[in-house]
Order: sequence, then structure tokens, then C-alpha cells
Amino acid sequence: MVNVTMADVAEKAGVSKSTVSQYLSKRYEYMSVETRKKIEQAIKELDYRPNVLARSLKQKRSSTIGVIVANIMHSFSTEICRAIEDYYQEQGMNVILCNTDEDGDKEKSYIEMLQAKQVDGMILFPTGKNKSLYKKLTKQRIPILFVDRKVEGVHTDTVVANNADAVYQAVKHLADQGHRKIAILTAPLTISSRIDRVEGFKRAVQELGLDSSRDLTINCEIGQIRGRLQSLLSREDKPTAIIAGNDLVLMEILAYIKENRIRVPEELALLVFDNIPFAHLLSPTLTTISQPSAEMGRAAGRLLHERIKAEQPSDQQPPREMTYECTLIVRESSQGGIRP
Amino acid sequence: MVNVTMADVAEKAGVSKSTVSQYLSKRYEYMSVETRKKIEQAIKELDYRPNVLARSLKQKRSSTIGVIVANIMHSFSTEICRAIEDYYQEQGMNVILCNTDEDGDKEKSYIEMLQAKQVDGMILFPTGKNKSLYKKLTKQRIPILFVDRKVEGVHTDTVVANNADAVYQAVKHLADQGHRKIAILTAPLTISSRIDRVEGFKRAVQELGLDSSRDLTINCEIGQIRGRLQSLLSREDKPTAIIAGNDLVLMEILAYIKENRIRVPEELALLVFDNIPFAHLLSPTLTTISQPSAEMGRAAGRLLHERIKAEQPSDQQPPREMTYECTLIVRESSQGGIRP
DNA sequence: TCAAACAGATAAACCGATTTAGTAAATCGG
DNA sequence: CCGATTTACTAAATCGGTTTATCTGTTTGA
Repeated sequence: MVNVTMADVAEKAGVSKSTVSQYLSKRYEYMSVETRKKIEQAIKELDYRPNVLARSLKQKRSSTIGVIVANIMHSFSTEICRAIEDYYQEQGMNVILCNTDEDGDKEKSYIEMLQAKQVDGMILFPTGKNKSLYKKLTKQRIPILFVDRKVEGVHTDTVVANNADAVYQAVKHLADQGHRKIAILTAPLTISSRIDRVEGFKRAVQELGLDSSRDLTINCEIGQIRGRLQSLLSREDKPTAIIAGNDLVLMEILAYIKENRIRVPEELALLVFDNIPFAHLLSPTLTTISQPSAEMGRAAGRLLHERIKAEQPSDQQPPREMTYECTLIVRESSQGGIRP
Repeated sequence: MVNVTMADVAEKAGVSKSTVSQYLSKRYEYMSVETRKKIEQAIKELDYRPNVLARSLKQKRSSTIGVIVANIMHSFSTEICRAIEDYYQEQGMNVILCNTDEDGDKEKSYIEMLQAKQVDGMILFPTGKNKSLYKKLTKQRIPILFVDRKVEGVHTDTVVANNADAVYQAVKHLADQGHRKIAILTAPLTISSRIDRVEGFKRAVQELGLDSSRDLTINCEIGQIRGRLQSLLSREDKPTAIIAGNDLVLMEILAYIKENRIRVPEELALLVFDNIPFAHLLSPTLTTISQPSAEMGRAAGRLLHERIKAEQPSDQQPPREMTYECTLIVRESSQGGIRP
């Protein structure tokens, strides 16, 4: 038999489909032990496995959620995805993974695909380029949750790191080491996490009375970082410390540093936002700002799940925004570099 | 209207469901331009989106494939997954991602879940612990494909790297640099890729007439690597070069080297199997064996897809095994280390 | 003793599409 | 002008489950 259905089981057990269905959903209340045994037996003999598509169709839920990530190659994203996946596995649910490369069109087509697939909810690293679509989703009561980035004007659950404060602490740490001229390099300020990082930077510079020249804040495409670094570091009054906005920016900076044989931290202190797997193995070891990715991923999974479960009764709680604190892990690259 | 169905569209357009269905599948043959326009209009006005679950139920295919990966945190795995995802996006299909942590039970439960979800096929990094289940799947004509690892006795499409030859070339390279005592460290030999790497190592040692002491081949759990390294390197006749079996092993080795201030490549040459994102940024830069992960992922996607499409006509081609060559990227860590 | 309650099970409707078999009207060929 | 074909469209069955209403008997309660 190619495909065993519930009808086959029912026939073999000598009962009706309805009873088999009751058995499967473990509603044994009005069922004789005898019947139960017969069904059990029939299922085993036929190696029956229910078709969840049919179930989902009727129940109007698919036990599947969609995760739309900007770039899975980013280790922070991978860690979040993994945590989400772990959470939903425990809950007996599945995760469809989608990758947008920060492309708004791809994001849109994925969202529509996931909707067509009747996912119970979506977790997204929003590109921010489809605001009206996000809003439409919330209006249609499709549970969505943003992670890593907030989107202004869209009211839904959000899980982010305290980017601003983390950078503030980082700048403070550098200032404590005697640095007065600190630069920050990030990718373009298209998403809230980057904006917040720069904001924390500016606030710290302000409050701590550091050099607040405009050109110590650089936001550009990855490909242009080398060039910007070049001009930044060839100036007379060049910065003594640099904060890399994420792991990809860091790679560029490290390459530049290696090429130009810049000594870290003696000539230039270095600090990165993001957990770098090799941070403790580089020479010098790298000071990092670590985001609690596993906790954030789990929280995202849990929060969305609560929304999904609460969807039936119309107890509409206001959107929650969870902010996770980061940890500054001080290593060699940011310590004892400059002579006051 | 909460959920627009095809019936709603049909009513609005003043035609039958059947005609709408024809329209959706672009079978315009026997349809007046007028009708077509009316349907178009109705769909737009209602913002109708077909329910793919219903479609899948009837058509007995879900346009979804399952990917079961041993450990998504492994960068090689992530790269493969990304390539698979890219491929299926282009094909208008979705990917459900599952993570097993090399746990056979998890793998089994995922396989069953995916089957229940009626996936059109599965790509797996097999743990190797569910042979009978793999066989059952192939017997049931459910298209499955193995990637990274072969499984003896299970006849299905497989995409792997030429692990043996890659290591052979690596050993040759080290021998060319004058090394006679080379060690290889890998995780336990539970999967074919690791077994093949060791085999390539042994063959090279044999053919090139290098030191073939048994204890230069170490296979142990990640947690034990430090200890094994300790005893390996405290011997009088210690090896002058080490090959790390994968990125996780490398991390342990690098940590050990850093702690014990071993100079690379002067005291010890180092070479890793796997593409390490920081390879060119470490000091010294690291010699690596790079697997063409993107090509392998795409190939896996394409091959499985061909199987899926060919499933309807009963043209059963024999299983294909695609082997991809790796590239030895020589950097500082393996060059000019020893004095003959 | 008779209606109400209950235990155990089922028939049939339903979820939202696809697909098959068929129908009515228009067109065609001889 | 009539039967055959073609065109344009539809009713109804189907996919494989869930769910609701219902249907027998058997207990129970007053």
C-alpha cells in the first residue's frame, strides 16, 4: 500500500474514521479499552502516519512558523535561528527558513509565500523596506515578531539587544584606557540596530567629553570601508581607537590592519560589536561586545508562540518589546594601548 | 473578510471555482478574455491568495523540502544550507530546516515529522545512526539525498567532497616542506567524511614514506583534544606538523598553541580541513583545505529536485554520487617552518 | 416506571483547493 | 440543415483529515 490513510486504519480496526481521529488526538474519554487497543494495533500494523497537511487544512493552523533572516551567514543570525529552531522542536513545531540578503523584494515574496503556506506566525529580521506589508500583517492578525531590529510605526512584539547602551559602555571602557579620539565604523544606517549603536556612541562621546568630530562616525557599504579607513588613519589627528559595528566590518578592518602592519593595541585599539568565534584566538585577542543570541532566539520563539496560542481567545495584549543587555568582553585589543 | 477563498473569488467574478482554478494554473486555453479579466479583477479586489495547504493536499506534493543538518553552527553546514535555500527559492519552493546535533533520535523524529508534512524530498547530513530508516525511505520512493557523508549500504544520491584526496594533497604539501612526522587530529570516526580524511592521510604517509606511527592519527571527542595534544607534543619525537580535521578541532588546537606559546610554523606547522572565515586574518595566516560548499549545496538542491520531478514517470535512474574536489589554500602556517 | 443522563461510537459536513466528467451554445463540414 | 466538433464553462468528486450532530443502548434518579 503506497499511502495509508485514516480510512484504512478505521477499516482494519473495524471502527469509524471519527473514532480513529479521537484516538489520535488522545481523547480517550468515551472509548472502550478494547477499541483503543484495536486502533493501536491497526496503526502499528499499517505503519500509519497521519497527513498533517489535511489536519492543518481543517484546523487552520500548520504548526509551522517562518523565519526570515537578513543573512544567515552572519554568525549572530545563525545563533538566533538555531535557538528558535531548538525552541520549536521542543514544541513539536517546524521552522521554514528564508534568507533575504537585505533585499526588500525577496522579503516581500517570502512573506507572501509563508502566508500562502498558512504558517502560524513569522519571526523576521526586518529589512525595514516593507513597512506597509508589515502593517497589513498585523492588521490581519497574523502573529509576527521582529528580532534584532525595531521598525518604527509597526506595533508588534520585538526582541532586540540594548545596542545603544552596549556601545556606550564600550566607549566608556576605551575612555577609561585613556582614549579621547574614538571612531566607529558601521554599515549604512538603514536598520535600527545600527542606528542605536551610533546613537550610544554619540551619547557617550558627548557625556564623556571626547572628541566629537563628525568624521569619527563612519557609515558606509562594506566595500568602501578600506578606503574610508585609509583616509581616516592617514590624518594627523587620527583616532587611537576604533569600534567595528559588526563582524563583517571587522573583517575589513582586520585585513587593513594586517596589510598595513598597524600594531594593536599600541597604535590603534580595536573593539567589535558581535560575538566573534575567533576573538580569543587572534593576536592580539579581540575585545568584543557579545549579544545573548541564544536567549534572544529562545525569547523570540517563546513570545511568538504565546501570541499564536492566545490568538483564539481575543485577549489582545499590547506589543511587547524585550531588550537584552550585551556583555563587554575585554581582551587584549583594547587594553593598555596608549601613553597618556 | 478574514479569509478569502477561491469560492469568494468565483462568486465575485460570476464564474465557477473550477474556472478560477484554471485561471490560477494559467490554463487560459478555453477561457474568454472577458472571463479572464473579471477573475483578475476579483482577485485583486479581494486580495486573494490561494491556500497552498489545500493545493498540496490534493496534488500530493507540498513544494517543500526538508533539510536535516547535523550542526548548523558549523560554517560548512551553514554555507551548504544557504546554497540549498537559494536554489529552492529560485524554484519557488521552501525549505524546512532541522538541526540534529548528531543525535540519531532527533534525526529520526525529524524525518518522521517531515514525512508527515508531506515534503517532496529531504537532504540530510546523515548521522548514520538510522540506516534502516534511510532504507525504508528509499524503498517508499521518498527522494532523499545525502550530503557531506556517504552511508554504506543505502543507495541514494550523494554529494560529497573528495576528502581523501584533499588530505592526501595536504600531506604532500607538508612533505614538500620537509615534514616527515605529521599528525592528524579528528573527531571520532563515526561518519564517512572523517573516515575518508584519515584514509587519505594514511595513504599519503604510506606512499610518501613518512613516519607512520599509529599514534600520529588521533580520533577523539572535542573535549579530549587538549589532553591528547598535550601528550602528543611533550614527546621527544613529536610531530612537526598537524592537520586539524575540522574547524572545531582547530579551535581547540589554536587555544592550546596560544596557551603554550608554540610558534607556528617554526615549531609546528598547522593546516586545517574546512574553510575558516578568519584564516587569512590570524597570525600566522592559516593554510586551509577549502570545500566548494556553495557548489555542493546547489548541486544537492538540483539533484534532489531532478529526482522529485522524475518521480511521476517511473524512470528510475541509478543513484548518483557526486564528488567535489577541494582546494588547498597555502598560507603562512604551513610554510618554511622546519630546518632540514 | 419512565424520562433523563450517559457511554460508546458513527455519519456526514467541512477545510480550500484540483480535477474529471459533463453540458450548453456556437461553429463547422458535407 | 443536421450531426459532429469545438469553445467556454461548471457540478461534483476528491485529497485526508477534524468536528459536529446524532444515534443506539444502558444506567440512573425521582
